[in-house]
Amino acid sequence: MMELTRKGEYAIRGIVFLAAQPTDQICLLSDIASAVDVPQTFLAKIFQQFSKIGLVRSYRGTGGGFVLGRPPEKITLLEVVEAVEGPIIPNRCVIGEGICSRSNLCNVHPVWISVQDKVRDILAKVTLKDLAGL
Amino acid sequence: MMELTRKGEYAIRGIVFLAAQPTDQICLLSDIASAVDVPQTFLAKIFQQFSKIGLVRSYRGTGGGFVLGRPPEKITLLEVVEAVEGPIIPNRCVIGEGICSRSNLCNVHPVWISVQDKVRDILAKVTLKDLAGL
DNA sequence: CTAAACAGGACATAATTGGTCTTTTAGTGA
DNA sequence: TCACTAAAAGACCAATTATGTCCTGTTTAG
Repeated sequence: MMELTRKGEYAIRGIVFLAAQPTDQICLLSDIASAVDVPQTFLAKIFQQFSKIGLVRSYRGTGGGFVLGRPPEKITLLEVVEAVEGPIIPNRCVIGEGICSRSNLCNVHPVWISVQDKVRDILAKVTLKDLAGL
Repeated sequence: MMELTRKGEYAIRGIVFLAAQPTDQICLLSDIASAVDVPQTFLAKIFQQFSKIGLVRSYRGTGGGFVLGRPPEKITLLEVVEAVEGPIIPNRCVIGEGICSRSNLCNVHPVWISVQDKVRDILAKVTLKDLAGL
């Protein structure tokens, strides 16, 4: 339970590698993929998702590639994980009050809220700077 | 991410219902299933898993059914969830030291350990007594 | 014996995961 | 402008997992 998928694992490996490179050095997707041992086509999808929300910046054409969208200490593990795995939701009824039709009976509800908060809290406190060992 | 499956949700609903019944009252699976709105055949599988590890006790034959295996305050939400969903493991490399081949490079590792510990901690503090409103 | 009730395995179907492949778009340099 | 390079985007596909159903036991009370 609560397991990160491969996509999430690859995402972290990829962006941490990028964070560890010299600032503003444009990295080829192919280089990142082989460095962190992830299928390039799959990593491409992941970096597209990063790019859309600004976690990385992409450059096309010759000399193109990827750089980090912000300084490593401004990107949290929570952002990275949620970018590819979606929001951290331990149980559907955590989504909103109205959704859980048995919410008044449901004493489990606050427990999941608590889990969600705590996990988000832990992940939000870790930045790419920490992970890249900078 | 980190989402409980239906199986886990059903498991909780089912056993919480059982915990709310008068002590030592033998409950029919069919009654539990209809009360908590879960397909009976599916719930049967779940209760089999509970039975194997003693969370519930089953009686076969006429007049058979299920009772809680222990007093509700002695059964934690963690046990219930792990019984059907397996252990709480946010990332594969949390399983063991040797498994994560990049463990020396892997600064993410301690974060997952921390997540795992915290989640288990929260779930272990909630019992069926709390959930059943006893 | 018979009907009630759980046990356990085989099977079915749909969704999700984990990819690949192809085409398009954008930028570089000759 | 032309050729080349590299990411973007979307179609496609295989394997796995989730979510059940069904059928055949086996146990037990009466």
